[in-house]
Amino acid sequence: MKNLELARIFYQIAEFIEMDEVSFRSRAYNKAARVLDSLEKDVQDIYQKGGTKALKKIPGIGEAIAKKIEEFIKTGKVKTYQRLKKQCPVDLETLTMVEGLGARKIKILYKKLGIRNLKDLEKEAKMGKISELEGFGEKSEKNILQAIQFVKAGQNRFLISSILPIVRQIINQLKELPQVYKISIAGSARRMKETVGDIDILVTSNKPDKVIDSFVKMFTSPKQSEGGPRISKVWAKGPTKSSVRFRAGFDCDLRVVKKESFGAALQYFTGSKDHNILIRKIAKKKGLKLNEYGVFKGKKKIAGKNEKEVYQAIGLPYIEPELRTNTGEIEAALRQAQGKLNQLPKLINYNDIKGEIHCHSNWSDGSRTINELALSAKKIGYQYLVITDHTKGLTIANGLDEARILRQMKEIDKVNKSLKGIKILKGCEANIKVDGTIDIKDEVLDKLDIVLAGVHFRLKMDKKDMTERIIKAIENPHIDIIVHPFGRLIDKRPGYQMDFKQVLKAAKKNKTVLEINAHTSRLDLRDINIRQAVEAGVKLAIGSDIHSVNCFQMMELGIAQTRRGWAEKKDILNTRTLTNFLEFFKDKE
DNA sequence: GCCGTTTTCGGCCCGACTGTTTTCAGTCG
Repeated sequence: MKNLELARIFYQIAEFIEMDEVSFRSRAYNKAARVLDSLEKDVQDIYQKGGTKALKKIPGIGEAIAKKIEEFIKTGKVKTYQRLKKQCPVDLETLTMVEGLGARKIKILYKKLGIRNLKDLEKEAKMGKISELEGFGEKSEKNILQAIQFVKAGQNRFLISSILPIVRQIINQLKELPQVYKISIAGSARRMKETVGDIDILVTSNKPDKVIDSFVKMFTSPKQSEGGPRISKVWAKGPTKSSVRFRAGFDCDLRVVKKESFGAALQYFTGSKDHNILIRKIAKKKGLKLNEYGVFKGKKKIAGKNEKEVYQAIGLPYIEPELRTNTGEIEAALRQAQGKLNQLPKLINYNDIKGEIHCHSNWSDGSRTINELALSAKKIGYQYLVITDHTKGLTIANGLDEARILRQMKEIDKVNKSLKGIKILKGCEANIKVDGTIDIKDEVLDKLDIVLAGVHFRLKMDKKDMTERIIKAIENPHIDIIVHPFGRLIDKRPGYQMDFKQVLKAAKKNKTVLEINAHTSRLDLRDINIRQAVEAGVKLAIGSDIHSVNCFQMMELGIAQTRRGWAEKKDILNTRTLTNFLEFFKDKE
């Protein structure tokens, strides 16, 4: 997949252009880079199937950039990029990460001081050379030195699961302020992206400066309890906006607006960038102006109080935050506005889940007893919980063999008798062996209510073999659900090679369900795959891959992922009541 | 450089904050 390599090159070309001119050329390269960054199809495939003509069909890619993509695929190089790099041989990717440094300043630093990378930058700043330059000063130099430390500390994206609890803490504390009226999280965290770079918080108040002041004081105060969120650096602090870094390593923007602008501001700060650009274009075409304060007709404000009103004012139905990625949701909204029904999905809700389908007890590698897990599930309000311990092929997880599965079934019967208000279902998470067969005998699988199966070893197979392996499991009448279908780990492991279209075909034909694994490090299926599955008519189920009682809360992430995949309640099996859930699998065998 | 229900030219989303300068460029989101 050459998409990301090309995206990196185009991002840098954009910066190089920016050094010399305020131009729309650099914007075009940025746009192309962003598009490639999130393009699900392999750009090389597209090229090989349809040449530059096909490339030009990708939004944001025209004649010139298509040629450069072609050049890269053919020669592994982009001459324009190499020429620019030669003229100004700096490590743009790292230097632009330094807060406050952009293309222009980086060029000055290179021309005047020969700074090429972070090391040079730190050296010159420490010697006081930077403050002597025109356009820089004492403060810039000090800020650069601090910013370098943050870049060195690395990490600029965080798992949504690790960020959300902290953000909720921050929001709860801000709510205590008497000047705060409304408050909401915005940005990619509101869209529930798998990973987020920074956090946006939006507040309404009549005394914005007071709120900003209190915010900064509140979280830098030594009184702020040990372990709670603490601000480690204030990047900016104005009358309505402040930008800070928390000790946990992420940046946070707080923005205060008047309540009549809350909707417009929330819409704006929720993004995504591409979604907003298109929305504003639509507004403009209608002779309106959309900014974070409202929708304006001339000087007259016609909307802004809430998001619904903002979308309405430009002629669109409300679009859920998780959908705002400019991947077809605006086109769907436009069609819906023209009277076509059900163009935007009616997304599954966060309270639609009726049971947990993926749960490990202390019989294998979980830490809790079946009874403890059942009590937790009941407390959430679930109607059922499927116990799905690992099986013998996974010795490292103390997997169960046939005899232990049978013993565990008896134990579950016992717990079921002692508990009211929740039903424990018997299951397992079996292993799909290299040849696609299962590591537990059919006659035992037959006795279980729900059988999950997944690939847990030999993850690196070629595409054809892995596809066959998984399809064989899908065709196995004893298998109900394929878990973590791609085996990916967020930002760590890309997931195995397989022909997902074939897999979907087989799943549909055999009525086999695919899991959306909600585990914080997995989130597998990905949103684009969920969308493909929904379109193919394949049923899905969200599983939290529970290993302890505090894992139940991961379901929220799974639902978010599911929403980003355009799935509705009807697509997700564990939104069904116990009876309907079991009914689905009955006629499978 | 891209794009087109103003289609081959002339637009391109829009505003806050900072630092260094005295009216604004650069950066960021």
